[in-house]
Amino acid sequence: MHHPSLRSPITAADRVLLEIQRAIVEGEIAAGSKISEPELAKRFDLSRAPLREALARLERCHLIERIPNAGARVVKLSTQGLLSLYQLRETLEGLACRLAAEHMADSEIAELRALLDQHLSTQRVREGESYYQEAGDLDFHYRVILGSKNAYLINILCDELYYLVRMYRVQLGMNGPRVSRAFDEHKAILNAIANRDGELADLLMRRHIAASRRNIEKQLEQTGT
Amino acid sequence: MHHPSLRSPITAADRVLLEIQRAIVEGEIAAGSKISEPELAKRFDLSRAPLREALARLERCHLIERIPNAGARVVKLSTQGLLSLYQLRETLEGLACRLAAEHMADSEIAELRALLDQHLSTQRVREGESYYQEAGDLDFHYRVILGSKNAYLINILCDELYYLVRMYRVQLGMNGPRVSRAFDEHKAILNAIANRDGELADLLMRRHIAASRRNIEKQLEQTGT
DNA sequence: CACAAGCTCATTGTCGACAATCTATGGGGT
DNA sequence: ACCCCATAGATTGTCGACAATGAGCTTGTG
Repeated sequence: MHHPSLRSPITAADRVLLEIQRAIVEGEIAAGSKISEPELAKRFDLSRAPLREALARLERCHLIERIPNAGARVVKLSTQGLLSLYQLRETLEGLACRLAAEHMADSEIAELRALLDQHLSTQRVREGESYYQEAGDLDFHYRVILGSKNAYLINILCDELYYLVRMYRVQLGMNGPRVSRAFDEHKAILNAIANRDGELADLLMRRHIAASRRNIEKQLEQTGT
Repeated sequence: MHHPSLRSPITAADRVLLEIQRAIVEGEIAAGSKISEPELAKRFDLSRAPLREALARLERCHLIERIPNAGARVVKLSTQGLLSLYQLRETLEGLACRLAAEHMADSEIAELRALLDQHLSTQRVREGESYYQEAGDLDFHYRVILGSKNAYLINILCDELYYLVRMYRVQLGMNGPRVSRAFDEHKAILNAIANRDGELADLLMRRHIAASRRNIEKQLEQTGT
């Protein structure tokens, strides 16, 4: 999954999974719409067997909801869902931070610092673009999570909640002025991890995510329910 | 899943899933052993299609690990895995407790109190049996988790980690003298929830699970690696 | 005219067979 | 004797078709 070495062979189900994931996250397949197996099978030109495998994994990452003998629907975004999701993220990524402060190798911390420096320059060049929020922010969080070295935690955050977070961000059109502040917060978190201060890293990450949640909630109010 | 109303139609994949889950949790299918699709299909007298559906869900609750084109293996229990699992549980069930203190209805709290009273009498009757640990303890935790009213949290704890926790307990032969102490801890947690003291409920639940973890770790040392 | 029952049809669940890939055994080379 | 490679077997991935179940419409009735 997230481990590059494992899961080397790429199957047809894998390919169509990535395609559909992208389509749902970016709203190409509308939120709340019904998923038709025969239609998708025709669209991607394959049998229903690998398609169903892909649907099972989509359900796993909460992008669709299936009801036996009745079919699957793309999830609907809601304020309630957003709140629940970020409640979880605050706690889980806080834990990840604390564990990362304990378990990350010095070399990994150095790489993470290099990543932030790179983001800084990139961000300055393309000020105002959503690049940072899209890839950079998630990449930072991604690495911290991997640094926790807890397989279950990694699986939940990177494989099961990650795509849903992206879906909320993308479909609510995240960009805005939080970019530079988020960068400073990342830097503070990294320093706490480098100082092996797990408690502080935990606290800072929770605040960081809480701030991100308030930012998205604001967008959600403006857009409508 | 956990919501009784939804998922009413029971399919063949559901049945075989429950069977295999039980077999793995109870060690009837040995930990670390290879899963053969043709063999299981013959054993349960059905096609490989519903069987693969069941395997996908088994992977979801971490009872098996699949590698493309190579097959599936039952997970191996390990001290590392136990530690990771309980680290997560401490944090997640702590959160669940805090949310339960905020969101549980008075009626639900009353039912939970009744459940504990019932456990007390049952425990006295069959002193020393593993009933309490098996069903009672998990039932208490189960209700608190549902009381959090956070769908993602409920899904992770009840559908994805629940069976693995049971597997560790069963295969390490949990019974022992922790039963009565665990009961008192449950009572304290319930009181905190009833007082709407989320912070205390969180703390007590974390301690409760930490104590449970140490108890299991002790068993694991005695048994061998 | 509103509502319920029955039917038609589409969709999902399941099946058996074929193709692609991996594992294991045996032969050849150094 | 050891190691590498090729071949044989078995297992997984994929396919198309059939059976079972749910959804929507038509029809009949109060």
